[in-house]
Amino acid sequence: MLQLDLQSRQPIYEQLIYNLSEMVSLGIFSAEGQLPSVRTLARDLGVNPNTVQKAYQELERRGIIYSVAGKGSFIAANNNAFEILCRQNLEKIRDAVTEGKRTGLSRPQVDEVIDSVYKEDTQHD
Amino acid sequence: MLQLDLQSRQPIYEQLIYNLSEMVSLGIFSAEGQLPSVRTLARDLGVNPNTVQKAYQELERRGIIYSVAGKGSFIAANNNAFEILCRQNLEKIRDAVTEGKRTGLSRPQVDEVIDSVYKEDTQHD
Amino acid sequence: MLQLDLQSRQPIYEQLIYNLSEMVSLGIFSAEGQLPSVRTLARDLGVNPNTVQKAYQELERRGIIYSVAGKGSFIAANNNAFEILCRQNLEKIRDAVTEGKRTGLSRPQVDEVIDSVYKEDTQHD
Amino acid sequence: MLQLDLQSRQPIYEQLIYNLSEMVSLGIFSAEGQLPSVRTLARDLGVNPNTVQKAYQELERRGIIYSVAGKGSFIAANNNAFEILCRQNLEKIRDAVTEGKRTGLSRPQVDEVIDSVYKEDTQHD
DNA sequence: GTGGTCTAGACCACA
DNA sequence: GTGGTCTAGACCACA
Repeated sequence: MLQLDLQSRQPIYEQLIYNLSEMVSLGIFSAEGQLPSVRTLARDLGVNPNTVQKAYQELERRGIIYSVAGKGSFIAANNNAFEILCRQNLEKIRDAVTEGKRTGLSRPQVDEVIDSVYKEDTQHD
Repeated sequence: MLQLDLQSRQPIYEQLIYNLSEMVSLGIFSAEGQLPSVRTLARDLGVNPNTVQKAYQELERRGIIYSVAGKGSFIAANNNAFEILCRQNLEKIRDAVTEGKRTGLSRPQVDEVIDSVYKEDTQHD
Repeated sequence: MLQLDLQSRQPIYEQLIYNLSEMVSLGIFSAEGQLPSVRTLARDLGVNPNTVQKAYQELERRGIIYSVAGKGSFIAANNNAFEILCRQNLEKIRDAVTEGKRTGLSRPQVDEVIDSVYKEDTQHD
Repeated sequence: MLQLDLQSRQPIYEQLIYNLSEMVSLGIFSAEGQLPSVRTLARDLGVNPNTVQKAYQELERRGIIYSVAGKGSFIAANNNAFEILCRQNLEKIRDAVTEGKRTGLSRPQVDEVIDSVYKEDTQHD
């Protein structure tokens, strides 16, 4: 489920933050809203517990999960993982399009890309 | 003209590569197609000459500029800076939209962003 | 009455010690001076009996309560819960004010805070 | 200058965050606003570079300093270290006094403590 | 068992 | 030289 690219220039812990945010946002994770323990996830992914710990702590700082020493890590009740994700993605799209426009991309060229992405969507569903 | 963000996570030499590519693509630079010397540009930008050198070398590798020892660096005659830039930007947009779609963005939400970007464009021109 | 913050960085057993001390100090608890049993309190609070046990042991060490095997835990006759609490709190205030002064807080700024706290007090009584 | 209590329950990196904030707030540090490098400070304090790194990163997140890979760490131009510190300290005082009041401290008792702290102040200046 | 902190030490890209 | 990431492994308090 959780895929890491160890060769990526993006640090592992950032990949973890993003992937876990997405999973929370999509409603994945057990009924009690508990995440795998730091050590368990580290073992499963083949990375060091410190790396998972770093990701969990940032997710806690963002209010998406909370951790209780001695008990475990849990999904925060009123987390806004979904909203954050949407906002971030819209931002990314805006930046990419703004940059593209600035360097000469026409509106139809951009639309063509959007079309092709959402056409894929239809086929998959 | 050439703006660097010294505090950015993106390395300075990469910012240089991108900015210079863009300037070549947009037809900026003197009539003879000569770029500022490594030392001049480094001084003007307040960065290390090694950093500018690294950017020039990469631009030469991409066939966008060429350097003549003792004379300077020049824009390559049939460089494809514009094509590379367009391709890269379309790629970036596709990636951002694909990711956005995957995490729940609807087509109208995406279109709204595109609209707002190209509306700005119209006003500025 | 007894409020725990399960997500707090302060250990639950410390919160228990503090809260129970305060309740003893304020004269709360049944006429015979008996505390709820370890198991009862643990169940009511939804925490591990070991945690309550740890708190009771520390309170006994401080001479605030005493336990009789097979009978239960009771408030000590000449306990100094009130004095301990007062001393601790004055200490805390002194530390906070000393630190504040050291980093630039003026006397009027401090007084303003004190005023606001004791004004609340008046209104509530 | 920078004193750590290695036995304290407060983690080293938190002590570092607090102490460095205070030093920034008080205008300590060289004219160029550069902090000691992660490794230098770690060596001087006898702690691991990772621990200093963690403190620096949190200070960067708070907008008090910024770090540039390859160059060093610097005090942020419009940092609000002083304001943050004042707010935090007033908060601490308020909490302590509120708690004290709730458990029976009278206004005169509190004032006496404040007096004694600010009398010290006068003598020292 | 759990999360949290810390050390020792490595490697990386960058300036 | 600089900051940033990561591993391996230890120890802690707590539940």
